[in-house]
Amino acid sequence: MLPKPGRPARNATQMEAARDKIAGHALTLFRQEGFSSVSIRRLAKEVGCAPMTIYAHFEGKTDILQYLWADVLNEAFEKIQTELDKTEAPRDRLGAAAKTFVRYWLNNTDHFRLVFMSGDVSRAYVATFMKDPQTHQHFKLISDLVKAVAPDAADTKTRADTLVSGMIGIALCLITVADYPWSAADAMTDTLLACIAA
Amino acid sequence: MLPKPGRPARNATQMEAARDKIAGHALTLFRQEGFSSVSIRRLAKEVGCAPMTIYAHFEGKTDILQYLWADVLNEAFEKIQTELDKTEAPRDRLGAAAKTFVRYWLNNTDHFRLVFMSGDVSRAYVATFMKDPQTHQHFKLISDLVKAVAPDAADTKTRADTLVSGMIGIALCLITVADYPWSAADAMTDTLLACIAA
DNA sequence: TCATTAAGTGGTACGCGTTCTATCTATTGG
DNA sequence: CCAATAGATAGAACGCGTACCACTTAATGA
Repeated sequence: MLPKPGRPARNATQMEAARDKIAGHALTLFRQEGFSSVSIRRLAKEVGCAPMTIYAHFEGKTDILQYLWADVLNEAFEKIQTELDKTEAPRDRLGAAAKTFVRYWLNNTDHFRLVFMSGDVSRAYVATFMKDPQTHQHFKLISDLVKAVAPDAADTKTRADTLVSGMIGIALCLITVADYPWSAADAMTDTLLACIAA
Repeated sequence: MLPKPGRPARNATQMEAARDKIAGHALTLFRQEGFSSVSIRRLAKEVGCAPMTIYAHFEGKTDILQYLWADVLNEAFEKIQTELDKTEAPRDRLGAAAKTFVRYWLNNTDHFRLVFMSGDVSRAYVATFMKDPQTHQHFKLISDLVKAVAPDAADTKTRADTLVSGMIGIALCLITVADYPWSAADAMTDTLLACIAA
């Protein structure tokens, strides 16, 4: 009775392969033609399946887009690493990383929208995004930079979290509330850093 | 020749009246049934006009939603004022305001999405949002609280801007990247305040 | 009254996300 | 080969934002 008759369900490997294929094409489309080109119907055509098949692998469009988050973050942190390689002093390293991070979003507002503003984010997302080890690495990098500047502080995690969300907030405000005369991005980033590195 | 023949174009008053009517119904719908109920077709039915007529008064859906920003902000700052009325010490007042602000968004994620995550925010928005004097008042309130805590600082505006965008960033991260184990909202807000009030 | 001009209506159309149903196709145990 | 089961498909449907169109309805100066 345990081995039921009939076709067996997809195993985890097959599931992941199919999802990777779809998400991979989604990334290609996004890079080539921007955010708006990533539509279910279009994506299905590219990947060579029926639109509805995608819904067998993902819960919806937003669920697919989560798979692209890691790639966007990787790109941002590549730029950060490039800056870090030129810098020595802990405080300068933290400052360079922060400013590069903010500037990345301001220079790639499409990517920012993809990660932080894509549609229905009300429901709880399970660990597609954070299970990526590289993403953890990125967060750890920030945490390490913070720790290098304030080695004695007990609340390194809170500081790092505040820094990350603060930087994202600066980008968000500059992008969405564009008609308000915000202070310059670098100046706000510096002010933000002042508390993290105290 | 100057007074051309034919029906004259709507004057500014008429323009604004029509826009207010549409935006007013949009606000009602939004409050009663949430963000997703504010659709052009639905809105046109409520307001008693054809869907396309709305496009004669607004550039698109996002353009309408801007009109609701001020109302949402007013609601948030009402709550802040309630807290401020109970608090005396400048530093406590700033802290209460900041935490109330962040908590407001976390308790009203629909409102947060309405203001900061609604659709196409790539284009430059003209001064529908910021021309509201009450909104300016709100920003000034924050600025005043900052100044009360650090009266000698020359960069009050930068500090206030950083605080506002930082708080919004905290809310954004907690709302959108819900599966990451962020530090508690209050803890991050405190960390953020540490630099603003230094 | 009449030509002129702007405002608003109705319909059609495209592509979108998403859901549903009915129908194939593939893979298994018997 | 057969029955059973899961995967994938096509097709229709709903409501959405938005665009284009011909059309009607004001409101005006002459």
